[in-house]
Amino acid sequence: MAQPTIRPTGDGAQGIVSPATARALLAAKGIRPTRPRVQIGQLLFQEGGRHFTAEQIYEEAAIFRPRPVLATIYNTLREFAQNGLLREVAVYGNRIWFDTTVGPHFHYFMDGSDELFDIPDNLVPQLQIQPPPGMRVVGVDVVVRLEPLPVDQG
Amino acid sequence: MAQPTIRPTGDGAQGIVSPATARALLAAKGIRPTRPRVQIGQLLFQEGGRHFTAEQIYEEAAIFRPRPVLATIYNTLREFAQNGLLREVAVYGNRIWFDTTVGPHFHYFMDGSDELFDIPDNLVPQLQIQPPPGMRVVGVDVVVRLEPLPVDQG
DNA sequence: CTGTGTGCAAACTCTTTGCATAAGT
DNA sequence: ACTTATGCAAAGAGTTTGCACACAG
Repeated sequence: MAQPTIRPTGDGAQGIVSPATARALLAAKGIRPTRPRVQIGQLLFQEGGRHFTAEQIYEEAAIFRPRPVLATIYNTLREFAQNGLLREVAVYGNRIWFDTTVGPHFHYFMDGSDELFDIPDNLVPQLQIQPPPGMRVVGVDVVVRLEPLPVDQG
Repeated sequence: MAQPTIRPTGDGAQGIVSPATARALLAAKGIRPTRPRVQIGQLLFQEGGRHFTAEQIYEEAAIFRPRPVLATIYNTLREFAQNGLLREVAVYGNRIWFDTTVGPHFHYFMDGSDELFDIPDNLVPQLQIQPPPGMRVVGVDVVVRLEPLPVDQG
């Protein structure tokens, strides 16, 4: 009995988006469609959204002939985030996670296996948190840290 | 007109707790009260709770005669967290933040100035998020990222 | 005494940066 | 052409680890 709604986002590079699609997204933000940016965009902007680190994208970028260097992946992801194409997610540990879904939603984080995925919207309430005076809310991150239950012990 | 409830936790090393108090907390968790652990405990377990990184504690530990080394601070904080004396907080960037308040509560994080502080409980709803099947919830982190509002512009 | 923790230094991981070359408009 | 981005390599921040000595029980 598979659970249908546990992982609503398609994680992993199941399919690659066309260069044209990636270019269109960059154009919409006024970002120059250079080769590495288009390639990275092809990997990122898949149906349903993705969660990833720079290293993961670097691995996946191996499918491209001249493959972008890791430093370029970092720079590109940072730039995409600044332009609202990505969202940086606050997680534990010392790695930067990104998410192509920029709208408000929450995350599960699997402690041991380093996996990040969306919490289905119907499981979480609307959070409306007011900032202290003189401040504005840049973003809200909700991370639910998970651990597998022990399987034995009938 | 100062806002009374913005920063409910006392952050910063206003006062140091007695060695005896620190020892008692360690004893309650069955942790050997070695010199560095007691010293670090004296810095951490102040009234109202604290938020900090390893580096911050290292700086404050300069008040002790033989001051614990940074590596020991890291090891100790990690051990304290494993024993439930501290809680690790999920924030952006690549530093590990700790919090002496281990119960459920949420955080503001000031983007530019690297400050982490509690959101007053009355500002946030109770979050009751159910885990996917086969998983258990280890912890829930809510981080509201803040930015100062521009001050000019009458 | 015996085992565990600490100090020190080095290693490691992740991320950023500087600079010459290459590519985009 | 002119500007901006990329590749490469090196540096930088934060954290962890290995090992000999020191300390707690």
